[in-house]
Amino acid sequence: MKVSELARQAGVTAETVRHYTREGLLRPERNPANGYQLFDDADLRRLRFIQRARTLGFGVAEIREILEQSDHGDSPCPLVRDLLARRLPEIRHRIRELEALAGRMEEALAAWEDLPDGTPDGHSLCRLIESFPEPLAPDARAAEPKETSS
Amino acid sequence: MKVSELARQAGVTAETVRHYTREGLLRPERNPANGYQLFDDADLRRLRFIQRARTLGFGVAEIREILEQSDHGDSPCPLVRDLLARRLPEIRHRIRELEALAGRMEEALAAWEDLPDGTPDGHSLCRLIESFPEPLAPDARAAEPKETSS
DNA sequence: TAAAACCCTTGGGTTACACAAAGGTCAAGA
DNA sequence: TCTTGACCTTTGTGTAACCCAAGGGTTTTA
Repeated sequence: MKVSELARQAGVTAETVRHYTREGLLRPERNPANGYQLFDDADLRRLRFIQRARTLGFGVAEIREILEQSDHGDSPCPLVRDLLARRLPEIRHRIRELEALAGRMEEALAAWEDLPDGTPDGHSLCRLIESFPEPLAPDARAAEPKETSS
Repeated sequence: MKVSELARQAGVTAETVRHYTREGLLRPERNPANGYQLFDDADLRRLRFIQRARTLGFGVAEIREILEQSDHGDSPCPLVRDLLARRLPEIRHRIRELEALAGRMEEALAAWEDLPDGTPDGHSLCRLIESFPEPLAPDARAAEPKETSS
């Protein structure tokens, strides 16, 4: 099958398929007559594996590693497990960040909801943002603020 | 103050400050003698606002809009509220995605944990990944699979 | 047979910075 | 005074995972 057909069956765009091919995750044959890429069912399964690995949080480079090791006859499992174990805490951390973010957003929206739209002092309202906790500055607050040093 | 000093007080890198400046979020004066950028306390407050807005999920382009409107004397609040309201569901969605991701990762790790490292058929173990639910393909499954058309 | 539909490659755009290079400037010590 | 070393400047490149447009062949279909 050709690019678009493979893409359709996997539910991705043809561009994505070409991208994976460029990145070496897929190695289609070529029709020598016209240079078209020719994929088979093994490629479709491979592409579906790639999709699942992507939803598991693997990057393209990592997936290439996994596939190469697998193609090479070695079991990629220890590699996969390591990657998984290393990525998981990062994901958990990212989730907490986003939850905090969503919380702050809701906080802000709730504060505004009580007020009419074009409230008198709109300017002061946006101080709400300014009143949010400062993103912790690793070492900035360590030194005493020597402000107005212009 | 100069770039590094401002950066230090806000807890970001000098590169970040230059980046914001390039993007028009900060407009420092210039020392005509040597071309150095000169920031004052207003810039520091502005930078801190930018940081908070970033933690609220705003992009640099959006913050520029907000600041420009504000500089222009208009209240950016309706804009801010709209942006917030539009972004929030996306964040929530992203959180759900990541939680599902983390869940799948833990599932996989747990399945492996019960097994010694270099288990007999490592290859079949990685079928775990293959057994994960297919990422839903928008319209792919709509048409009947016309496989083996190589 | 001609248009529609697909294929190819190349190159640029996206986000929010990080980093390196090449060169000017400045404070301080020898 | 000269020389470090620290800091400043701009410009250009890289990152991740694609998307999109252009320019130009090919295949399919009416």
